[in-house]
Amino acid sequence: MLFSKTSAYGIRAVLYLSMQKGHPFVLIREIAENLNLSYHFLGKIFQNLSQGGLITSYKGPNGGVRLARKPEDIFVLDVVRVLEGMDLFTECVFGLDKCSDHFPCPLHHKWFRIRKEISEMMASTNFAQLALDTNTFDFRIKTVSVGTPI
Amino acid sequence: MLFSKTSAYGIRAVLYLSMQKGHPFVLIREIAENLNLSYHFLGKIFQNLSQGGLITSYKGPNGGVRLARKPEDIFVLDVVRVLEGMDLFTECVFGLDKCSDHFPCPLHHKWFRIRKEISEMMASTNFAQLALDTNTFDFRIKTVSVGTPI
DNA sequence: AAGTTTTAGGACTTCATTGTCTTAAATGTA
DNA sequence: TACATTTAAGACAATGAAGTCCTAAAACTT
Repeated sequence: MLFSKTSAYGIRAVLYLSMQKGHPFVLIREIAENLNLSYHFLGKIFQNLSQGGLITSYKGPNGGVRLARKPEDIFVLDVVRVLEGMDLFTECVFGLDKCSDHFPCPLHHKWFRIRKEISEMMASTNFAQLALDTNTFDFRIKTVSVGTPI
Repeated sequence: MLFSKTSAYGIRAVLYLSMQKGHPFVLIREIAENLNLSYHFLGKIFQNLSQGGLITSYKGPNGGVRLARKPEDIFVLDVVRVLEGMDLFTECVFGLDKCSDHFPCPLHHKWFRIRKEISEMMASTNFAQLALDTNTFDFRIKTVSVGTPI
């Protein structure tokens, strides 16, 4: 899996917020239930997203979290940067400190090309686009029955 | 880092064997020292490479490990397949079981394209090529002094 | 002011990966 | 046969990521 769980959950959560009509504060508990994630763990992720300036939070009744800006202006890369930093995009495939453009390891150039595509993909994909592609997709892991009980 | 440490070490070790003249049995201890890796951990990795048919091992004096076939016929993907399986190349970016070509998550298609490039890169890079690019690169993490002591 | 709701923050647990250690098995040598 | 050398294999320990829990702080309600 390309992302850490933290990033995967964070992206899914930001996507959830991106799909709200208007931009109301949404309960972290609601998001956790709908995405079938641990409430406490997601709370921690939102702490970081909030410190990173991607979402705004509000305590107390009618509080919750919401996007700090429009979905069009938040990119997948923003979430990844806040939640795991940019090491993923600068580190050697082998994890070697001394590998660099100037002194490349044997996979350096090939990996550089692919890594660039990954970061360009993330930098060019905003949450408004993602939200469009999400309408047909149920992000919950456990599928819930929606039929009328007999 | 794209690879797990296990895969990174495995690739470096196979590369080390690929750079030998002839195809002698080489001590795991020697490889571990030259690549600055844990001997025991590398031993375990070689167990798997051996079970996976990529290298041949021989016990006792003058024993060690060597490639099971020519470097030209071993590809990076072979090592990764043996050491971590192919999950990396089939799994959803978000880790969602139900995501599939037929029922794609919102990043499915973009990630599919990149994942394909990664696997094609690994499937087309053999260890003879890598060895050529390694002649100028010192794979040891700690650099050792090679000057004549005064 | 007292109590409720909600996020914030820190301490703690669990789990998978990474790394270490010890013993067993295979092979060679004297 | 006894002993040395080397990989094989399994048990164990350390680390870091993932996940849980509890208390504090902020905001609202009465």
